Amino acid sequence: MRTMPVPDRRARILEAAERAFAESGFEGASLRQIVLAAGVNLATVYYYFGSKKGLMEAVLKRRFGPLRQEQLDRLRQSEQAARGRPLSVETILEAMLLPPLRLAVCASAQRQVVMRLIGRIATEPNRQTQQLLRGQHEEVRTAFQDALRRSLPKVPAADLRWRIEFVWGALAFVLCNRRRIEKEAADTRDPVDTDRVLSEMTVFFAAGLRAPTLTEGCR
Amino acid sequence: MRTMPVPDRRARILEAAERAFAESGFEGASLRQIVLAAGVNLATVYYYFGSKKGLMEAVLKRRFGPLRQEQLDRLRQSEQAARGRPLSVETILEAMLLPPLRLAVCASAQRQVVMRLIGRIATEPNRQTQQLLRGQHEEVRTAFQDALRRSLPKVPAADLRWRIEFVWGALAFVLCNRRRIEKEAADTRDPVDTDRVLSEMTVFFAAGLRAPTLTEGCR
DNA sequence: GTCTATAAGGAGATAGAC
DNA sequence: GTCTATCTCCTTATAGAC
Repeated sequence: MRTMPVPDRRARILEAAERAFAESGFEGASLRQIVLAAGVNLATVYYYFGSKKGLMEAVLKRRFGPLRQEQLDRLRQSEQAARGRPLSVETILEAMLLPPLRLAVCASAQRQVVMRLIGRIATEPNRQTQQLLRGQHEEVRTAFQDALRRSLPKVPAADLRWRIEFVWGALAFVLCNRRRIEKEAADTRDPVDTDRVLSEMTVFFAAGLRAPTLTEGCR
Repeated sequence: MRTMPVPDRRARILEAAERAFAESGFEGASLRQIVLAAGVNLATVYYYFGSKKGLMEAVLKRRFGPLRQEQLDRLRQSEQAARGRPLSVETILEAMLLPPLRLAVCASAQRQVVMRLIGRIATEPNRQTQQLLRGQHEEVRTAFQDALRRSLPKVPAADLRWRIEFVWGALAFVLCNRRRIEKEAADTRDPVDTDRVLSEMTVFFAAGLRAPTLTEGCR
C-alpha cells in the first residue's frame, strides 16, 4: 500500500480484462465493463494498450508465455534425465497437463479465470485472437508430438496426430467447464484437486495413446 | 423456384444465423450481418423470432433436437438388440459420436458450420445460450453415463464421470477445429472422413474408458 | 499519466405504413 | 408479412486540457 503508491493501473486493467474476456469472450466483453471493474478511466486502456485488441494480446501474452515455457521446460528436463531413452507416455502427459492444471488450482478464483480463458480460446474460431495464440501453441504442439512419437513408435504418425488432438481437446474442455464439473462432483463428495484431475487424465490418455490401432500394418 | 414462390425467409434467416453464430459466437454475430447474408429485412427477424436470443434458441433447437434424438435412439436400439446384456464400450461410443460426426461430413460447408456451433457452445461459459442447451444435453449425458456404467462395472463411478467429460471435450474440440485438422491432414495426404474420425475416436476412447484405475479398491 | 468530453458508428429493438 | 424509418443505448476510439 505505502510501497506501491501508484495503484498500478496497467496491472489492474490486465486482471479485470482477463476475467471479462474469460467470462464473455472477446466480443462479449466491453472495455467499459473492464475499466469499471479495474477502477480506472476508459482512456487509460488506450494509453497502455492502444486498442481492445492490444489489450487482449497483452492478456494472452502475460499468461501463455510462461505457461508454454513451463510445459516445454518440463519436457526438456525429463528428456535430459532420460538421457536419450524415450520417455514414458505418463511423463510426457504430466509435462503437458500439469502446468495448465496447476493454474486452475481449486481455491483461486483468479486462476480459474485464466483457465476458462484458455479453454475458450481453444474453440474460438477465425478470430485475430486465434492467430495470436496459434503461433505459440504450434511450438508446444510440435514438441509434444515429437516426444510422443518417440515413445510410441508403433502408433502410426497419422493416428498419433489425431490422438494428440483428443488430449488437447479434452484438456481445453475440462479447463473451461471446471466450475460445472466441480459443482457436480460436490454432490458426490468427490474432491477435485489438481493431483486428482491430473491422475484421471494421465491414466485415461495414456491408455488411449497406447491403444493398438485397428489399421496397424495395413497402411 | 416456382413451387416455392415464397422465398421462405424464416429458413434463410436460420441458415445465415447458424453460420454467423458458429463463426463469431452469440455476441460477436450481429443481426444486421445475418439479415444481409440472408437477403431479408432486419424487421423480419423480429417478426419470426422476437429477439436475437429467440433466434439463437431457434437455431439451436433445430439442430440439437434431432441430434440428441438420434444419439438416444441409437443407444436404445443397441440396448434392445443386446437384450439386457451390457453393451460393448465401442457400441456405446458409436451411438455418442456418429450422429455429430456425420453432421460434419467433409464436403458440406453448411454442416461443418453446425459442428463448429456445437463445439463453440460447449465452451461458451455463463450465457443464456449455455442453459438453453444444458437441459437437453443433460438427458443425453445421463443416458450414456448409465450405459457406460453397466458396461464398465469395474471403473469407479467418480472416475467414469471424469472420463466421460474427456470424451465430450475431445469431441467438441474436434468438431470445432475440424477445418484446421483437415488442412493439416492434407499435407500428409491423410483422408479425413467420418468413418476415419469415428474409428480414431472409438479406439482411443474405448482404451481410455477401460483403463484400470490407479486407485482401484482404495476408495 | 490521467482525466473529461465527445466523436462516430453499430447494436438490438420497435412503431407504423403498406 | 414485409417494409422504412427511427429510437435508444452502448460500443470503440480519440482530442485535448491538466
